[in-house]
Amino acid sequence: MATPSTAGKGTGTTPDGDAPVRRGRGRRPADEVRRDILSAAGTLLFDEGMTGFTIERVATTAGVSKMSIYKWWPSKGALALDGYFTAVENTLAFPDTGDIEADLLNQLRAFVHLTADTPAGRIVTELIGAAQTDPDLAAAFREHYSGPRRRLAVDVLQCAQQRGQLRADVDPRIVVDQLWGACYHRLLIPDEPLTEEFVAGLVSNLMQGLRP
Amino acid sequence: MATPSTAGKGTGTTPDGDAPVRRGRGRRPADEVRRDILSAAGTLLFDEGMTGFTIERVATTAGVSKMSIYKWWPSKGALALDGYFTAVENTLAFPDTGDIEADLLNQLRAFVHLTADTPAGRIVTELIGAAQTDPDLAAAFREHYSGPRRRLAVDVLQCAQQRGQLRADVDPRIVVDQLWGACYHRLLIPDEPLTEEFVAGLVSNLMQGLRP
Amino acid sequence: MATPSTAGKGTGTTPDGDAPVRRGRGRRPADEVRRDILSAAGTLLFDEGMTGFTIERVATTAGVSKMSIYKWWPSKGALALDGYFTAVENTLAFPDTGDIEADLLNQLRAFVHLTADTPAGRIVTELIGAAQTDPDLAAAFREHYSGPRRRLAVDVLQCAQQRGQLRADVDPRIVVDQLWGACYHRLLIPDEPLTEEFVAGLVSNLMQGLRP
Amino acid sequence: MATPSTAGKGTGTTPDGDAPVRRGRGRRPADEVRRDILSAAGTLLFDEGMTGFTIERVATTAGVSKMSIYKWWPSKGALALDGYFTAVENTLAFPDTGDIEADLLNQLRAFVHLTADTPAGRIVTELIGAAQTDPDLAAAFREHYSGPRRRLAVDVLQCAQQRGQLRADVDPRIVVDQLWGACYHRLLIPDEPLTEEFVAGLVSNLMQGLRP
DNA sequence: AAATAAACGAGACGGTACGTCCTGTCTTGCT
DNA sequence: AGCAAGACAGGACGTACCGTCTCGTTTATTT
Repeated sequence: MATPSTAGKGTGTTPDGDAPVRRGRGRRPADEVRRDILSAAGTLLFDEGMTGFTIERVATTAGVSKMSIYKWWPSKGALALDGYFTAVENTLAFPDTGDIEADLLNQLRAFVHLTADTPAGRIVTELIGAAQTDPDLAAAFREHYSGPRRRLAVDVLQCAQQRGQLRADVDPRIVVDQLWGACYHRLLIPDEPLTEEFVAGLVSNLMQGLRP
Repeated sequence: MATPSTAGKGTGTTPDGDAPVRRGRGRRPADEVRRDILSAAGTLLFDEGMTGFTIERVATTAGVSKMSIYKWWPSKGALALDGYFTAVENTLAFPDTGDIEADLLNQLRAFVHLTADTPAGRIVTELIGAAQTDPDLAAAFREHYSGPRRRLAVDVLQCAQQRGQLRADVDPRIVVDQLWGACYHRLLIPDEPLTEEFVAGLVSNLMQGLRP
Repeated sequence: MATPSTAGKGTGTTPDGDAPVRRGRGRRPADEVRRDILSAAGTLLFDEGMTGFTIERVATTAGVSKMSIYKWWPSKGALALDGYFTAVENTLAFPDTGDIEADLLNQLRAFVHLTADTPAGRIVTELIGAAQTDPDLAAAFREHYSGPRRRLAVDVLQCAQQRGQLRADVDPRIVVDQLWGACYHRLLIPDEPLTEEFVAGLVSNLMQGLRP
Repeated sequence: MATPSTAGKGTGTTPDGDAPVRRGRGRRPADEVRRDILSAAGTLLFDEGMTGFTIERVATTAGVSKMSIYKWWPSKGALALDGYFTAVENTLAFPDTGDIEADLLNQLRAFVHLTADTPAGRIVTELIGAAQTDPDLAAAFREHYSGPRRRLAVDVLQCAQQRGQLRADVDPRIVVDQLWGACYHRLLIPDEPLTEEFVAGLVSNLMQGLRP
């Protein structure tokens, strides 16, 4: 299952018949190797989190040399992030129905669901945690994870702004921090739980303001 | 400066005149040991961050056995947090002048200053980062750092609420996430900078709402 | 037998009864560790020669950390030499019967026997080989192997010289090279075999001279 | 084609101007490749000895693929030996003047000079050392180095024997071990130095015998 | 005051992972 | 067709910490 493609190639020596897999030690197609690494990285990450996530173990379970990993990833955090993207289906959609309040609520509720019902939430917090001391992971995270998501939300907010649903002098980038930033806050420093009521309150507070 | 106290004690095993410190190996007062450990931990934490922060190095620079550290701290994260508290003067004040908007702004501006002009901001993000995979640190952080701070802010908000400066149906705990959580978001995932304009926008957005 | 001492302590978790050996990870008596290392090194050396002799494998089979080996031995060659001494009974006797020619012949025949009928000969050549690029091994070899053996032979030759059995102007150190050095030559560069006839010829040539 | 200058001494710095060596990847004349390899091997061997002598480094400095090396040499030792022969002018002469004692002394003195004043001695000991665990090197060494040299010496000794200068029942092969073998002994296991006095003693001891 | 118990520094211990290097095999792309 | 270039799996290297444990010393407490 790990390497179905090798069957087609044949590895040269013997079609099979007896030897188990017996991969030769020479060069392999680069993206076959990448695929094996990322698959192993994703599995290991979701099975054990960042604690048990080790370049050595990824190499072993992927049937890959450590060198091949160090060639392509600058740090174990960067590899873990790529493994995360491989493991999860990375939809990244933010539908704009015209009702900004409903759209925000839907999107935030989906986020709550993701963190509550899947291991993805814990993994992401561990990745953010590791990024604090791993500049390569931090850069990759901003470029491939947080950046695009932030941009998507900002776009939707700007559309709503142009439709006149939001005050013109509001900076949408700040709004993003007051919605998703608040959620990440509760994920990373769980003094309080991240619930549907919470995100409903987030939107309510922001939309109508706090003043009586 | 880091550990001037050792001079006073001296322990005087050998008058020497040559050897550097050379303390005897026998039992020492418990809190003298604790003090040395915390002092070394704080210094090391601020000098090198969590990357170079190692129980082994703390023990060496403190002139202390590793065992003495393991006796009192469950993990290196927990030790680092205590070292942080030792190194910074932990004022933790939230004056309530009666003008909630001005008070929030002041407090948030102080936070911005702290992260911009002192190493404390980076240290805290690294502690939060380490807490994602260190349950002992996470617990200690919530109990001694984030919990008290959150409580203080919630209290001030509740007072304002009782004074009628905030809507009665607003949950102050959520407001905290929309102010400080937004700030931590920008610290931990620096897609956007944490500035005075940003915190001004936070308060403005929340107080008057986003609707036109 | 290997760890009788652990019984007294109890290892904490389980009194015994079930767990196999379950050595704790803490400090062990230094010479117990040394003994395990040397035993494993000797066995590995005689089983596989210098080719398969690896610090990693010695550590694994000895149940010892690599650090413990690096602490005490400066190079893998030096460890191999100590392993050799542990594995072989290091008699090192050179009886002086008064008949120098017979004594030399006996000693050289024993050497031939050693190299022909035991693996010791091959091991020694590999050690000498490794010593060419391992200064630590070279020093240890001279100090603990070749030096003492050379001294012993020189002493016997000097005694014979004082008894008048050898010319007075002969340097016994050179004679040693012309007997044992010749043997090592055939061991290390086996163009010709090392046999009893050979060592007989060595003694004969030297004692009566080549001139007709 | 880009570097026809390699014919001279070695690739060196390349006058080129910018790119380091950067030859095209296409096919090249086989013995041009061999020449580059041997030149690089010899240089590397004399610069760093067997310790730094690596197939990888030879390939890199020769601007040659590793494959081309593995095609022609069975082991790095065998390559090193060929590199040695390329680097040194391999005279291999043993003039027979009719005075066997003088001839032996001259030849041995030349050997002493070679080991004392040139790096060749050290290199040869390292090659002999490596040969202890490298059968391909051992075979090549016997065939191309020690064998011919031994044969040459044996021939000269046999001539002297036929002239009646040596006892008829002496085996010249053994004499070789008692002269050159003794020298290699002092090279490989330097308990005692290899000097002119030493080789004079070798010849003297052997020719006139040890008995008073 | 002497004997005992507790805690200490020092640091070795078994382990795990690190990041680098080299081996010998194998693929790709240029010439 | 044959090479350079170099990626590949494997495995050893020597280092750094981890958390555990032993050793001999020194202080505090009990007798």
